[in-house]
Amino acid sequence: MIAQPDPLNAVGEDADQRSVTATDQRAIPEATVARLATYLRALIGMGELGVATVSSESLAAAAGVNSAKLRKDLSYLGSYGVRGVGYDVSVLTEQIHKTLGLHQNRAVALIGLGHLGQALAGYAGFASRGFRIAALIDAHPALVGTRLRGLTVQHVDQLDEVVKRENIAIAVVAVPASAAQDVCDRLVAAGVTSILNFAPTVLTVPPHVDVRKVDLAAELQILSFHDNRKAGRADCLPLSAQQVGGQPLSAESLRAKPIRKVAVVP
Amino acid sequence: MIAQPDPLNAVGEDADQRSVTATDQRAIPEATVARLATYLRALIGMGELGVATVSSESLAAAAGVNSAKLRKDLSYLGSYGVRGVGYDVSVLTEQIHKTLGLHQNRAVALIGLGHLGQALAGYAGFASRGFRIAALIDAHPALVGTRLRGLTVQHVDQLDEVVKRENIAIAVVAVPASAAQDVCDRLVAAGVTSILNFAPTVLTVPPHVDVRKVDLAAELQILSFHDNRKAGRADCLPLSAQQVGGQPLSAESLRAKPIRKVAVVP
DNA sequence: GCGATTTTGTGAATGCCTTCACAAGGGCGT
DNA sequence: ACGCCCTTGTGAAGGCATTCACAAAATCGC
Repeated sequence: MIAQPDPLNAVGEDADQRSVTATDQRAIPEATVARLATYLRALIGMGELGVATVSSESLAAAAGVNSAKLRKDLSYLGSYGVRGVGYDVSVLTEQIHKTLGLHQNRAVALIGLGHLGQALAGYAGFASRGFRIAALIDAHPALVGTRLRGLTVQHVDQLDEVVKRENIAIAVVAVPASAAQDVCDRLVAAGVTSILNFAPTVLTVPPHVDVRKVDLAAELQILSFHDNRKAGRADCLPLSAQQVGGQPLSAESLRAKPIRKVAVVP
Repeated sequence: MIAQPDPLNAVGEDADQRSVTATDQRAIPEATVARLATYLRALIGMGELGVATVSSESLAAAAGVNSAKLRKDLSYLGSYGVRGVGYDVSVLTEQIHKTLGLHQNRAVALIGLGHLGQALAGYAGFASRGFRIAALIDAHPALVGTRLRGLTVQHVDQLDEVVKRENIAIAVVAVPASAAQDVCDRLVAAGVTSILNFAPTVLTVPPHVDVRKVDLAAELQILSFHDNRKAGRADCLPLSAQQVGGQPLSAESLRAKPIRKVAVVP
């Protein structure tokens, strides 16, 4: 298994208001938070199997990490283990659940009901893991008004209204790349503070909004890189001074076709 | 935007054969590889817009990273910039393309054609970014034999044969969690060396195989955590000594219901 | 009771990644 | 031809994250 540190779009500019929280019982590192979800899933599985207590060794194996890391991760939540015994599955499950803020069954909006959007709408994993899809939104007239999974598809123009009515803080964006920034802006304007983006584009948001990106093609490309290396191919050598493009790369061409900067909203 | 270091299933056990490659022109860090895909997309977009040259500053903005990081990342590929000018878009595009091993239009197998699998099958981003879906595989009798996107769906029993015939090194697993490990084992046996896993489960593979995981619910849970913190809720306090489960957590209960370890194939 | 055994929780060490800051390089105007 | 200005490429510093290794805690057997 590969390392997967995945800073696909890691901006890292603002991981600092970490210490100004109500419950500041030692700030939890980003890397740990990302793994808590995995631990939670493993714990729930064990709970269903009737396992009452689990050692860091077993849980780590189930989650695919090493046990020292797991113990350190859990230590950020407090001391929930018993030395010589292990962790109580139900207590730990509950604690991670709370830490992740899942005890309030959060309402989520799903924007974009193309193939991927429809697949996400039907994904049972959301419901079973603490999230309730509370709104389906699309721009396509043929879709608006149809019912899907017990919800009526709303037009994107009603986004603001729907988000406020349902008190939605988290949105999933599954629209084409060309529409993503616009949808994102509307979401932010409506008060959404967390966005999961499936569109292959970089979203620009104000600092109080979190964006996580899932880029399917990028994941494959990362695998491709490692596969390539494993195969030991020698055809990815540097080009040296060998001319590839047309004209010989001068600052003149830079002025002629000015670089279009992607807007960075502050 | 949030940091997203995403070690969802980071094992990190085996990120070491990094230096034993044919083209060992300075090993490229994992974190850099993960960003190259983003740079590539931005570059392709610029190329289509007719931009010929781009500075690290502009490209960094388009990719959502800071410019020092971008320059350091690109420096691992070699020296493709011109001081005082910037990078030639087409040269750099080509170089990243090669580095990621995308010049050979890799064949990919897609296993599992439920909602998500069908969405992935139709995802244009794969084709346009260097991958060709060469096989569709499912276990459901009603699906096997049907045609989808120009391909006939094969039964999972033919997996080995198909993978070998099409010379497939990369597979996308979109089957239910309960079937994922079995499918994974078959893929590995057939010679697949890279797996992109959408099933919410930890896959155990031999060391020469890379697995990357996309866990949709986990992504939402991470967002939920941050959202929770932003909201400053105080209801995720530690439990202290407060009893939650049934009996008072003794080693006796551990022996009574022995912990089921998840098999770790070496 | 008490020592053997198990397993947690955590300081310390190590390594990776990011960020800073600036020297070196290259074109451009005059 | 020369000096100015811009931008790259990269040592060095700093910050996180992972791993190590062990003391502390708790149970169990006798």
